[in-house]
Amino acid sequence: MDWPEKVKKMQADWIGRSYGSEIAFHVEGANDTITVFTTRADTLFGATYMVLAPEHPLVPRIITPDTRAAVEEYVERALARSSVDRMTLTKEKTGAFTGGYAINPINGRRLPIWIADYVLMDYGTGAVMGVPGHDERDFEFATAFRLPIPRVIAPVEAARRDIEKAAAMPLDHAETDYGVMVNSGGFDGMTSEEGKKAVTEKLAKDGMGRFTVNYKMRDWVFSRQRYWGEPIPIVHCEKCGEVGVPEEDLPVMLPRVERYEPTGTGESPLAAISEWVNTTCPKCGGPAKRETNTMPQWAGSCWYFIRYIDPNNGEQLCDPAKADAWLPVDLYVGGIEHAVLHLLYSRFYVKFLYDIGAIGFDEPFARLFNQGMVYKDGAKMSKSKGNVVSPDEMVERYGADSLRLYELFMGPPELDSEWNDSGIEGMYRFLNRVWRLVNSHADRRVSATAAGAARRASGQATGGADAAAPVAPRRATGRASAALERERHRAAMEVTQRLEAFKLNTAVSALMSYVNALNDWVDENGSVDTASLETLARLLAPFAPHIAEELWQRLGHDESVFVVKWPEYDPEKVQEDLVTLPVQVNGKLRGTIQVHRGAPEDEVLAAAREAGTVVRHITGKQIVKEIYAPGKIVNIVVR
RNA sequence: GCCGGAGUGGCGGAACAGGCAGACGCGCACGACUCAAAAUCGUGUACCUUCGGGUAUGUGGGUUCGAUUCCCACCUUCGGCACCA
Repeated sequence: MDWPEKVKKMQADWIGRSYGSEIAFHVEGANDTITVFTTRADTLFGATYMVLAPEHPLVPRIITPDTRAAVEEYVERALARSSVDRMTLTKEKTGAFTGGYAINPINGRRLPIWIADYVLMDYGTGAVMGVPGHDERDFEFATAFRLPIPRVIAPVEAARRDIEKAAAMPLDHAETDYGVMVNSGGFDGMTSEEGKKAVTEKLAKDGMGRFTVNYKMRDWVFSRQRYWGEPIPIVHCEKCGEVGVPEEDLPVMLPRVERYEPTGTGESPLAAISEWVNTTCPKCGGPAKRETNTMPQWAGSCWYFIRYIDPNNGEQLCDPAKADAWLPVDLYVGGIEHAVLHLLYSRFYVKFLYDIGAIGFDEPFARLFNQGMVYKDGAKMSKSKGNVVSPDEMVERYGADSLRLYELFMGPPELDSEWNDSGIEGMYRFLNRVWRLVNSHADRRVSATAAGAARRASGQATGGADAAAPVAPRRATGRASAALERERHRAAMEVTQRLEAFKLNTAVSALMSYVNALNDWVDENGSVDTASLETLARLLAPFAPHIAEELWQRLGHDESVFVVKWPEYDPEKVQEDLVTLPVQVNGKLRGTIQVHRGAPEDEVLAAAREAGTVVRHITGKQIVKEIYAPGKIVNIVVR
């Protein structure tokens, strides 16, 4: 997938796959077991306590009469704090002792069971083993509540020198790096990697542990209480409960209604449409009600593009032949804000559809391009900040082409940029220049070699003010029109390359340079050939479609500029015979020389020694080295 | 704290693969046209200078004949994630 690394990483983090072990701890004096997830089974000997999330289901069964009040108060307070508060409030560790104990399955040690809100119910098992010596959070917790902090991992180097001494080294912070196991019974001397495996395997033999994989993915409510969304195909039957709508009755369609309004009861507007809601149970045929919640917007945004290529197919999702021709999407341009929701879930949908054989590809978008955001006054545009630029006003004043061109010209598309009102003025002026240039030469049917000669034939011009363009009577020579042809090839080359490289701002500047060159040409020669103008219209078309189409017609074409071929270019024709080379002395510019392409090195160097103020800077000095980078530069090193 | 992007004139930005820093545009100044203005067109526009030149791409080093570009360390700033065991 040709996607930005950043997006791939954000998705990987969002999924949060984590390889580790599940370890079971018996609760002392009960039949209960607390299971924890850990990526560091090698630190199991260092566990000095257990922590459950406040909402963990075992909490009420573990508390003892004398801890009940304190624990219940803590749970209440923790649950009252919303998840938002939990993040913004200080990370100071809080907790309460339940009064219960668990047994460490590897060494039989008694571990006090605490509850604390730094353990999250919806990740892993909602319970952790506290290993303060080798986990920062556990270290903070153990420090706050004066729990023991033993060392069970020693740094590799220290262990190699003297493992006894390394095992006895005190800990003043959590050492989270991998190392060598110490104070761990028969496992001493193993590396962390070996230990994770060995400890888990030992536990597995006793039925107390296993390898497992955990994900950060969480549940996400898929339903919305509104009319506008795909109905969820479930029927609620009094007798049978929730029953899926049979496949032959799919899809469930929204009812056509004049209006839909909130019910005021907190239910979806669909709940008030009785002829739709009331149905029969597909299983028992008795009275039943349809599910009235609908799907969120992103349910459809995940796969709509598959349907777009074959929207009227009544038999299947889409015709496989059409899918082969069109999909997956070649290029997807969108904002980074969709990195983990829309773009990730779209991938899930497509992988599912691939797995059930509905489509033949398993990634939706081959290439992803994230465009930046446009800021105004240093902030995202928003109504509440009052810094919104209305596109309608801009279109009204300058036209859609000017607005579009300015948005492209503002800066590299992948970066954020700052809106500047006067910037669009420049684009408007540019388009006006293009308009005048083409219109004052459009109906002259001038060929490149006869540009000057044909000028006189242009008696009747396009009408209006444009007709009065000043024309200097001079003849264009054959050599000069070769220069014009070069400009044309250069423009086609630069616009094409920059367009393909997505450097749209520089593609626009290449267009401007081309127009400047054509205007200069007109100033000197009085006219310009039709091919040059046609190239301009075609190159301009993707950037300023309206004006380009109009100009194309004025250049005498009946078909649209969008159906004609994109201008081709010959890189050879862009090359100039005479190139200007900078000449440096000790890396400092001292002059320039004009040389023929492919001139022999000694000739170039000889010319270089004469150029500009080079002479002054090399006389009386010893030339140590002369560097000639053909087509680029000459550098004379003196001492 | 971790991860990622960005620092270049008054402003937005350009510079292919290490080769004339500032393309293109905005702004500004002056000029042409005009009774005047607008529009348009032209010229100029990094900084300092004893007019020889010198200094400049966030800062400090390094590599190189030559660095905006490559390497090391740092500063600023904008995003994203944030107790994930």
